[in-house]
Amino acid sequence: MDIKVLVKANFSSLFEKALLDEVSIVAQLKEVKKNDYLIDIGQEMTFIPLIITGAINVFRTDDDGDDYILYFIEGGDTCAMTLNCCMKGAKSEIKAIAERDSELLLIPVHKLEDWLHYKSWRAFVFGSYNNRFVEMLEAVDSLAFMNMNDRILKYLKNKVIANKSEFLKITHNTISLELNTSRVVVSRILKKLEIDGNIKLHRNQIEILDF
Amino acid sequence: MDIKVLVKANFSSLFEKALLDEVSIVAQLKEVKKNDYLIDIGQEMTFIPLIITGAINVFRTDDDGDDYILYFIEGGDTCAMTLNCCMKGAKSEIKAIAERDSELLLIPVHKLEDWLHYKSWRAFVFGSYNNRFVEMLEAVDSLAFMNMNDRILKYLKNKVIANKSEFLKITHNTISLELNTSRVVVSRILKKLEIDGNIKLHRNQIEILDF
DNA sequence: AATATAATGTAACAATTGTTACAGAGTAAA
DNA sequence: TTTACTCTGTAACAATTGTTACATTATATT
Repeated sequence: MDIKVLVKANFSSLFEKALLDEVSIVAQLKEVKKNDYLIDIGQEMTFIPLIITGAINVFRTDDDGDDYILYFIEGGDTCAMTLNCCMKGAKSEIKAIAERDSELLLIPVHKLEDWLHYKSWRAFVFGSYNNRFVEMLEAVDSLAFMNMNDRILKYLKNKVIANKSEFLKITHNTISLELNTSRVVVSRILKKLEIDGNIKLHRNQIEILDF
Repeated sequence: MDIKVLVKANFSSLFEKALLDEVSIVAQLKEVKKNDYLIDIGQEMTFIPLIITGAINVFRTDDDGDDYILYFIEGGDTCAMTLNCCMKGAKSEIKAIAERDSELLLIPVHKLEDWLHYKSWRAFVFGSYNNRFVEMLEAVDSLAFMNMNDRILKYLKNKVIANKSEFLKITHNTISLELNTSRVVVSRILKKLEIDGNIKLHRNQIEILDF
C-alpha cells in the first residue's frame, strides 16, 4: 500500500496537514512478524517507530539475560514511540519484540527535533513521553505493591488488550520468562485463578473470563 | 541573592546566553526544608522545578497510601526536572519531597514549549526526560531482579550521593517506608550488612563503609 | 503406530520476606 | 530524676515465592 495513504489513514487525526506530508516523504514502512526483534539493549536507535497495526512488547533485561516486561505499545493507541531515540547516538536501554504481526512506520531520529515547530508534533512527542512514563509507573506499581497472583492477572489482561482477544495463545513458560519468575509458580497461580473463576486453562491457550 | 546571578552561576554551562536571560526574567526562587512536600499525587503541575542545591526524592504511592521511592534528583546533576508537567492540566503521578534543605528555580510550565526554539533548551528537556527514564528503569531493575539485601544496599548508596555524606541520619523505620517493606525486615538485613562489613550501625545513623 | 518433544499438574521442600511480640537502650520531656 | 517515647534487636512463626523432581497429557515427528 502507498505510504501516503497509510499515513493519512492513521495519523490525520493527530498531525496537521503539512506534517502529514512530511511524514509521508520520509517514513519507511516496516512489517514485522510475531516475536521479531525491533531493537535490543545496547543497540543504537536510528528510527522513531510509529505503530500502525499490531502490538510491540518492551522488555528490560538484566546482566544474566533475565527479562521483565515493562509495557506494550499498540496501534489503536496510535501515540506510540519507544523512548531514548531522542539522544543522538544513545544506546537503547530496552529491548522491543513484536507481540504479533505488526506494521510500523520508521522515521529518522533527527526528525524528532526538526519537526518540533509543528504544534501537533510537539503534542505527539510529549504525549508519548508521558504515556511511556505512566506505563513505567504501572510496572513499578505491580512490582512494589502487588503479589504474584494479581500481577499475573494484570499481565493477562494487558495481553487481552494487546491481542484484542480473550483467548491468549501463550504457554506458562513464556509468562514466567516475561515476569521473571518460574514456570511452576505460574502454573500454580494460573490453576488458582482458574479455580477462582478468573480464567480457563487449555493447552497453549488461556481464556480470560472476567474481563 | 539575585536570581540573575543564581541562574548564571548554575546554568551558564547548559543554556545559551539568550535563554539564560529569559530564565532570569521568569524564574522564581523557592527554598524548601528537609521533608517539605513539593508536589503530591493528583496535584496539578504549574511549574518546572530546576534544582540549584540539595536533593529531591520522588515517590510513587498506592491506594493504601504505601510509598515506594523511585529516584532522587539533585543540583549537582543539574539536569533535573519532574516529568508530567508538559501536559497542560495534567495531574501529577508522583509525589516529591525534599531529602534535605534545597533551593530550586520555578519556571512556569508553558515555557517548556515556548523555549523549544533554543537548541540548549531542547537538549536540556530531552536529556532530562532521558535521565528520568533511565532512573525509572533502575527502579524496575531493583524490584524485578534484586533481593532485599541488595536493594537496601543500593538504596543506602543512593542516599550517600543525595546527601554527599557517608553518615546517613536515617532510621530503620524510614527505610522500610520508602522501600515498602517492614521495619523488622530492614533491621534484620541492616544487621547482616553490618556483620558483612558493608555498613556500621548507630542510633539514628548509618555509616556506609564500602563506597 | 511408535517415539520424541513440549506443555502442564502437582507434591515436597527450601529460601525469602512479612508479622507479631516483646525486651532493652537511648533520648526527650515533665 | 522520673516518666514517656522512639529506636533498635531479636525470637518465633506465617505467608509467599522459588526449586527440584517426576508424572501425565497433548502434539509433532519419524
